[in-house]
Amino acid sequence: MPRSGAEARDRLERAALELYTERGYDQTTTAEIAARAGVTERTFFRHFADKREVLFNIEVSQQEALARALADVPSTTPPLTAVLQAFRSMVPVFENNRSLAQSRHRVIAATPALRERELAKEAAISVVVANALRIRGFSDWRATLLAQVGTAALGHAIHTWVADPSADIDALIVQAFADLQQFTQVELAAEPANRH
Amino acid sequence: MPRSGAEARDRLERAALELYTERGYDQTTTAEIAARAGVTERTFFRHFADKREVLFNIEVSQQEALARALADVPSTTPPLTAVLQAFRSMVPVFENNRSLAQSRHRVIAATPALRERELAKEAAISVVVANALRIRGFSDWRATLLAQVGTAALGHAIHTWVADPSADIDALIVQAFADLQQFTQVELAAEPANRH
DNA sequence: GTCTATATCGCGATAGAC
DNA sequence: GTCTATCGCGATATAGAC
Repeated sequence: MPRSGAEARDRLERAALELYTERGYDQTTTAEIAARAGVTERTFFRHFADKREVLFNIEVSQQEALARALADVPSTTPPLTAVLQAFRSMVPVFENNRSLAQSRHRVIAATPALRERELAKEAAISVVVANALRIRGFSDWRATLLAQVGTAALGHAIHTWVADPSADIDALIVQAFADLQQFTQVELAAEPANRH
Repeated sequence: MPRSGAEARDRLERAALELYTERGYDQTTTAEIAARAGVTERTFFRHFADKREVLFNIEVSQQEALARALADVPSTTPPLTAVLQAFRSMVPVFENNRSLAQSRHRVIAATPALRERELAKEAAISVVVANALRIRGFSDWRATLLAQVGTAALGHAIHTWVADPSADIDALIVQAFADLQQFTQVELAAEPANRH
C-alpha cells in the first residue's frame, strides 16, 4: 500500500462511497472504510473531519476555482450572467466525474445526515458567489440574494443531470438560468408591492 | 417531577439553550442538559433525535401552520404575494418568541454544527412552500425556485431582526419582498439570455 | 498510534396520569 | 388497569485528546 497521503485519501473516498452504496451510510463504520482503504481508523480522521466529509471534499477544492472564474469575468458583465459564465467554466470538472457524481447523489439522497451536509456545501458555494458580487459593488443582501438564486439554478441543473444519463450539463445550466429569467419576469416583475 | 412529556421537553429546551449560551455547544454534554432539566440522559434522546435538534423543534411545529396559511391564500393571488402573506401571518409567533429567538441565533451563529442544522430547517420550510406552489399548478422547478427566493427573503428579514433590537419583523419581511421585486427587475429582467 | 469522552440508541422494568 | 413517559443499564461508534 502506498504511503502517499493523497493516495490514501483517494482510496478512502472510494471505499466510503462503495460501502455507503452497498450497505448504507448508517450501517457503515469508519473502521470498515479505513480497513477497505488499507489504513487505520485514525488515518481516516486525519484526512476527513467526520464521516460525512469524505463524500464532499471534491467540491471543497473547487470553490477557489469558482472564485477565480468569477473574478475573471469582466466587471461590466451583468451579475447573473457573470455567475452563469463562472458556473459554465466548471463544466469540464463536472463531466470528468459524472459516474462518480451519480453514485454520490444516490447515497446523499438516501441519507438525511448527508443531505444536511450537502446543503451546507451549497450554502458555501453561495457565499463564494455572494462575495464576488459584493466585490463588484452590490450590497450585502442584494449580492446574497443573487448568489442564492444563481446557486439554486446550478443545483437544479445538477439535480437534473445526475438523474438523466443522457443530459448535457452545460445545456442544463444555460437552460436553468434562462428559466430563471423567464420565471422572474412573469412572477416577480408583474407583482404588486403589497405594502400596508 | 411532573410526568407530562411536554413539560420535560420544555425544560430540556430551556436547559439546553442556557447551557449552550453559558459554556458553548461543544462544551455542553447531553448529560448536563438532562441533569439541569431534572431528567435522565436517556429521556433527552427520547424527545430529541440529537443534540442539535433540541434548539430547532420550535420551528418544526410551525411548518404546518405555514402550510395551512399558504393553502388559505386565494389561488388567484400571485405566487410570491401568497408566500409573503403566509409569512406575515406568522409574525405574531415570531414576536412572541423574540428574546428567545435572539439567544438561539447567537448560539447558532457561533456553532458550525448548528448552522448546518439551521440550513436544513430553512430548506424544509422552502419545501413546504414549494409544495403549496406546486398545488397551485406551478411546475416543480418553478415552484422550487420561487420557494427558495421567498424563503431567502424571509431568512434575510429574520437575520436583520435578531440583530437589531428596535426592528419590526413585519416591516422587514415586507421590505425584503419589495427589494426582491426591485432587484429582480434591475438585474434579471434586463439580462440577455446568453445562449451560445 | 493509543486512549478516552460522550453521543446515540436498544431493552426491560417502573411509575405517574387517566 | 391501561397507557405512556421515564428510568436504569448496557452497548457501540464517532471524534478528539495525549
